[in-house]
This record gives sequence, structure tokens and C-alpha cells, in this order.
Amino acid sequence: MKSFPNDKDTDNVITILKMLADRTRLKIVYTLMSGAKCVGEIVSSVGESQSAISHQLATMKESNLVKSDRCGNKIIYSISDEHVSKVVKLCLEHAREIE
Amino acid sequence: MKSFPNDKDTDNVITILKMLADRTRLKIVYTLMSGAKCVGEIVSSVGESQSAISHQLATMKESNLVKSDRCGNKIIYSISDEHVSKVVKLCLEHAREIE
DNA sequence: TGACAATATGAACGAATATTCATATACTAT
DNA sequence: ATAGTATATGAATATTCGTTCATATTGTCA
Repeated sequence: MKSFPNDKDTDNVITILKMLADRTRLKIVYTLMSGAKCVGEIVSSVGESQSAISHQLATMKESNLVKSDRCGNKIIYSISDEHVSKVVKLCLEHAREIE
Repeated sequence: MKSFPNDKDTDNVITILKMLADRTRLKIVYTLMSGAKCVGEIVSSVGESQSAISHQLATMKESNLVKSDRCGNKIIYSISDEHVSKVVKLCLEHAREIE
């Protein structure tokens, strides 16, 4: 790294890393990596309360990690940025190489 | 993603992401990405107090993000895992593509 | 329209964590 | 041995952040 990244880029890096650095949100990403899902499905898959998931989805959406589309009664969430999956995959590689 | 990563891998992913998701620690990584440095140099480069940097270096070392070698009076820190730099670089790419 | 299902939201509580301040440790050189 | 430089560490404080609980909103279907 020749020179420090500027503050704005650094802020964006911190945002994506912070979002992914939480068990609940990471599980949400895991489950969305296999395809878009409605909130109820995410709740079942992750195993946290509906409220907790909904709060997290809101912050993830605000940080542009996920996007949502209404589909009648339900709201479908999906990963909005390929970098998100890439970072997770890279970290998983790392994790698996640790031992 | 076919199935959920196991808990241990997930824990390791969270560890590395949490470590990188902090402004002070991220700056430490930035500065070490251009080469190993002693604590004093890191302090100057990052612009936080000696104590704050030392505390963070301790947690980063415990999480295996950095390693240290004594060199006489000084202690030289360096990045201990290539994945660390890779994750940071990938996130920076992401950050720069945002706009 | 009324009842029900799906999702969101606000407030409050508790846990996690980063920095500061004061001080301790370790090494060097005189 | 002493003074000075480099780094670490413990305790305390302050702030950030995730969950829960209660409730609001939005949509479907009879």
C-alpha cells in the first residue's frame, strides 16, 4: 500500500466490514448467498427473533448490503453487491486455512 | 453457498472482520501493508495515542492479525496473514466502486 | 370491512469495546 | 547503577450496538 486510502473510502470499508462482523448479519448474508428470501424465511434460517432480524435488515439495507422488493404480502431481500459475497468467501477461505 | 459454514469457521470469520472493522486498527493494517514497523512509527502514522495503539496491537496480535519481533529497544510489528491484506484490498475495491 | 399474516419501528436495557490516565516493564547507553 | 527511551498494561469511563418488548403498518382474503 503506497499511501493511505482517503477518509471516505476508509469509511466505506469500515461500513461493509462492520456490517459483516456480526453473527446475526453474517448468517443473514450466508442465507442470502444461496438466493433471495423473504423475511420469514430468513428468520427461520438464522434463528433469531423476527424483530431482531427486521432491525438488522434495516441497517443492512441502509448500508447497501441488501436490497428489498415487495412481492404481495411479503418482502424479498437479496444481496445488493457482489463484493459482499466476495468478502465473505475470502474470509471463509482464511478461516478454513487457520487449521 | 450450499450450506451454512460451521460455527468455528464463522467465529474465525467474525474475528477477522471485527478486527478490521475499526478505524484505528484498519489504519494500523494500512500502515503495515507497506512494511513492518515499530510501535513508534505506527503511532506517528496512525495518529492515536501510544497507549491506544499498544492496546490495539495487543488485541490484533491475540487474534493473529499481526506478529511482533523484538529488535533491541524496539518491537517490530508486521501483518501475519496474507488474507488480512487481501480482505482489506477487496473492501477498498468495493469502496471505490461505490461512486 | 374485518380478521389475519407479514414486516417494520420506537424505546429501553444490557453487553461489548475503544480510549484515556496512570503506571509498570524492558532495553540501551553512559 | 542511573537516566532515558520504547512499549505494555490495568482500571475506569464513555460510547456504540444488538436484542427485546410492545405496537404500528401494510397487504391478503373471505
